[in-house]
Amino acid sequence: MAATYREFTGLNLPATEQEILAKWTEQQAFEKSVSLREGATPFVFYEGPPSANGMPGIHHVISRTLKDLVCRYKTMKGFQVKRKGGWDTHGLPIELGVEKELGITKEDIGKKISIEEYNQKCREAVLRYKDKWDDITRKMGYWVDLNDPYITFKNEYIETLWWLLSELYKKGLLYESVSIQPYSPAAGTGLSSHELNQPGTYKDVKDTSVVAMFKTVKDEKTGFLYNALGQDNTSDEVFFMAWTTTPWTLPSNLGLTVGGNIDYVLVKTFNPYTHLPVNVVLASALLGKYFKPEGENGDFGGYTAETKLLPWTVLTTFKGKDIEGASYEQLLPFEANSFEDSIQYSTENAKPFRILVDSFVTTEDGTGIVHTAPDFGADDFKVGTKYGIGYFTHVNKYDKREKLVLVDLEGKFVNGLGEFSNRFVKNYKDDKAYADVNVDISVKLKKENRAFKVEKYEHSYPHCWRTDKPVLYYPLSAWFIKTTAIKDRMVQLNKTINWKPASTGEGRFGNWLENMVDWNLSRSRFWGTPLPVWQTEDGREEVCIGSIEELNAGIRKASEVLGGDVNKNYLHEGILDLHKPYVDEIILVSPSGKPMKRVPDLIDVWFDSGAMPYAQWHFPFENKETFKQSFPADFIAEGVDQTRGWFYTLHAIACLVFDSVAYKTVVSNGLVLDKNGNKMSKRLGNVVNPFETIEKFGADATRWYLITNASPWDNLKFDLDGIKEVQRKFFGTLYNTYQFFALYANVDGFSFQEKYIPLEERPEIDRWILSSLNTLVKTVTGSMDDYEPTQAGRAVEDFVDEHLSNWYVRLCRRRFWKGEYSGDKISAYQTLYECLETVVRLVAPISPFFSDAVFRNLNAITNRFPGVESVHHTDFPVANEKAIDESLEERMQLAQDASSLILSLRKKVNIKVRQPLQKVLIPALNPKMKEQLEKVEDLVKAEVNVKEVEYLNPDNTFISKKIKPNFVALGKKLGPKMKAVSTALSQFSQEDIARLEKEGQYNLSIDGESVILQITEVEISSEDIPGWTVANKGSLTVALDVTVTPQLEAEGNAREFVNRIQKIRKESGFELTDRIEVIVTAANGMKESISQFKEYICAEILADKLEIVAELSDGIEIEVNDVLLKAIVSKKG
RNA sequence: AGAUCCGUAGCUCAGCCUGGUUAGAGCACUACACUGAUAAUGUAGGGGUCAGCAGUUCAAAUCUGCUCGGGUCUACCA
Repeated sequence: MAATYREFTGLNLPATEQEILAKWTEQQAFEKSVSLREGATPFVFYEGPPSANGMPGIHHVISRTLKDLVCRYKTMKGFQVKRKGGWDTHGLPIELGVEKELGITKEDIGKKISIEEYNQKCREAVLRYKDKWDDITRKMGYWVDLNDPYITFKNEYIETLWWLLSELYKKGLLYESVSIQPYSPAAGTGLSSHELNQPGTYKDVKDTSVVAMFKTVKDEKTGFLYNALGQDNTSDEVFFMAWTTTPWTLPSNLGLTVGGNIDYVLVKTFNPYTHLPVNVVLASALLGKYFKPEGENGDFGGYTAETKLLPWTVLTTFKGKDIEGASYEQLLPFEANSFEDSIQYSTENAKPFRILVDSFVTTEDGTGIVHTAPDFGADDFKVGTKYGIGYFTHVNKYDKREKLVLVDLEGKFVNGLGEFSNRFVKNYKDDKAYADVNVDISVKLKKENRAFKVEKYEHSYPHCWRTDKPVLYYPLSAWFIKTTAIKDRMVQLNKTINWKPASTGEGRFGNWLENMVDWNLSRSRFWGTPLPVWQTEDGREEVCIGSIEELNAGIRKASEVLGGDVNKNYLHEGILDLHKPYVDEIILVSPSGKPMKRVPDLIDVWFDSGAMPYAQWHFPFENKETFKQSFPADFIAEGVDQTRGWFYTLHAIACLVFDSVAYKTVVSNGLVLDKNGNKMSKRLGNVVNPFETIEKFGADATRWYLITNASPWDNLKFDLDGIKEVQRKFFGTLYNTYQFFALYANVDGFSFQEKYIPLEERPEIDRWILSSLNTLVKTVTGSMDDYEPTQAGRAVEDFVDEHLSNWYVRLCRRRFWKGEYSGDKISAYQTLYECLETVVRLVAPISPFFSDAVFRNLNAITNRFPGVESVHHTDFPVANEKAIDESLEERMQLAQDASSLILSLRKKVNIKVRQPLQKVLIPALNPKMKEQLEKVEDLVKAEVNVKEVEYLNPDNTFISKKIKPNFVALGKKLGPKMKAVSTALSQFSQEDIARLEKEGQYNLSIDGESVILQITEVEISSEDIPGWTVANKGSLTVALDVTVTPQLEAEGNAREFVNRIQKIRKESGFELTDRIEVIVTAANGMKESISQFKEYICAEILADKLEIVAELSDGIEIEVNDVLLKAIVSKKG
């Protein structure tokens, strides 16, 4: 006999995977999958670089499965898919990790440890877990090229970043400006949001809060307020009331912000402190906070200092937008914040002291009017910038380091603020004698009739996690990329990107683009890409370096021009490492001959990763051609949390520098949650270890589970039981189907040597499964092309389980072990083989191991793919349209439904399937249906063990029918009359239905109007057959003749007997082909049954002798339909 | 605070785009059956205010609005 198909010894996915992995390594399967496509159209994929300073988690497995399956699929579709790996190696997480490890803080860097040493530690830390990552990459079957990855800390990589930055600089898109950042005066440093999110930084504190009164200026905008004051008003002053918990910011006030659609009121009343008559403006929703209802329209004339109840009356109501642009007087004018000397000096054309409108205003607290100091609040800064009310921050073009913020970096007021000058705004020095300047400001306002309410207010406020002192939001200088300049273009290009799911692109990403702000690149850390900008001391001259060569030229030039020791360590070889501290030692020279130093900033690590399309190839310094062919990407995929991270930075840089998208399709996968829907975190201890999972259940089962359980973009509740189910149900079934095939193919020596039997010569069921298979290929291809792997996987699951295993194989079993090796049997083998071979190619992208194992086993014998080592080197199956026969698939569905119904009827009357029954009755509603049923009649009969099928013609009066409206058709036609018609139809008699069927239409009278019903507008189905047991599903009805005649009973006995003997054969461990001899005692009716069907029985059990005797002293006791027998079964020969 | 996704059986998910009258499947549970591949499978059973409210419509799980609950991102140094 020829070589045999390898049979598995059990379904052990992890073991199979080990074996396949070894083969892949040995045969360089991945490399070949790429090289075999040399010259083919490239499919460009970008690998988002992971940071290898942490352990890989299960959430990495899902996005990498997604990436891998798309790349494998595209390879099989004939593209060449190169996958260059990469590592993200800069950034705060790495630095914090190192700090923790060394037990130091940011301040210690440069003091306790040199920057050089520190960065060396970071460099060592970044690839700490690279081995683990390589390991998981291998074990999960992720094909990516890790031999030549891009690494973001490499000089070549950084050089490309510099080039990009210099391109931006040349276009005027890189600029220095001021932004409001959390700042700790006590520690003298800015804080990252990460630091601000440390536990315990937000504390409840009691601060002095004040409702300040800003006196309006009478002009066009405010005129209507003054007009509303009334004749009897004893005051002609109108005040805007604004509330703050940080009175120290009041001297810096430059605007008041209101909500455009919020209702405001002008209220006539008295100042509760000075008892002077005043008119104040606040949000109407907040009246209750300051005025008692009893005081409304109270006694104004009788009000004195002693009156407790404040009288008040609303003079007019208006919207916030009605006072947009209104002016008011500066609240606390001093020398240092005077308009002429300070504000205008700080900001050209500033227009301060106006009413602004913005959506962040609410009426939950305060007055509905927000005191706006652009220096000390991000929202304030934003709205202030929008309206151009100016800043105190002074960035002088020619002396940019001079700042004129009213509070200095130590947290104290500057000079020129009268009695508040040089006082700390909070007690930063732990001064025991500290007098709260906020209280003093409030007192001053009270005295000046400029405060309406002063009270202690408890709220949550961020504190510096190192000093425990409150944080200030403070303007600090930073470098920005002017992304807003090309916002429209970015929005426009985004519309050409295929987002999966689309909502992320339109919604989350689209909105993000709409509300884009300039990209703050600056980071004041140590381990990262340095900003390549050098400036002269006075800031008047600066240069942005775009390459190492340019820098080295600058180094030499500076040395020549400036002389002395300048750059002496870099003259010989140039710069060797583009990191701190080396770059900071470089002095360049300006055109006017002045020394220039590098600005201290590093850049956002997201720029590193967003620049990978260029930097991974060291473009434009090398690989120009390679770059051209691999930009933009056809496909990228990462977690949805990257939407505003990597997806954004890729898009931004591509738009800015190349006016192009960076990727054509992007799939954003959701999060992996634990089985209870909680985010996995080390703290909760619910993290799933991917190594253990893969070792235990196998990568294939894990991958299959991750992909088919939910759409990749939905969050996934990860549950190990789900993987077990996948293993058992999908892989178990596929495995069994293969084992079944191998078992018999080995017996018969089938190796696909015979010529391919044309479809038309194959039996109905073969043509059906092949039609189904080709439909499946179409479905899967469509889903995969649409980046819907979940649907692809589910479709295959359904096919393997319902069609292939539980219908085709089950119904065809006999064909494989009965009869000669010819004709029908070969057809069966060829059919099943084709199904298996096609299915493993379909699932190869998702479950690359098991599919390859089965493929290799099959191809080893048949060599249908000559010389092909792996399923991953084959082409993806292409549907054969000619094999698809919809009508065939439809009638097989009919057969399955009919069988299911008949089995259900058998169950109802408790007649087991081995007991043959005589007849089923099926009403055929139309000739087409009858024709369809007739073609599958034999299958149904065999499946449910019934001898004949009888059809009832539509015009019989035997069965009763039911009628219901075809809602889709009738709804459109009738509209509101639908209900009445529906009721009328439900009252139809059998005669009415018959008349409608006969005449094809029916005249109904609804509310006096006549409605003509067409036959096509109703659905008629059979309901019942009097005297028969019936069941129905949809339009299919079956009735079963449940009479068991003696003849049928005898046959049932015989079948039951066969079953018992087969069990004995199996238990005795006989081979499938062993011939046997049987001696049996049979009493009562059993003797007749057995002798009558002796021939049938012998054929079934492969017996050469079946002897019935009266007595047996030994033998196995068997029970056939409640009759006890004894039997001796012996192997012949 | 804003944006976005999600909410259907005890659990995991279909169905929603394109509205149609008994809302499905698998898992789990129970009983019976089938099996000369099966770790399967079939049949039957229990299990649902389709998160809630309002609207549009003859008709809403499906379309619209609001509310609630959960997740994520952003809110100026990942």
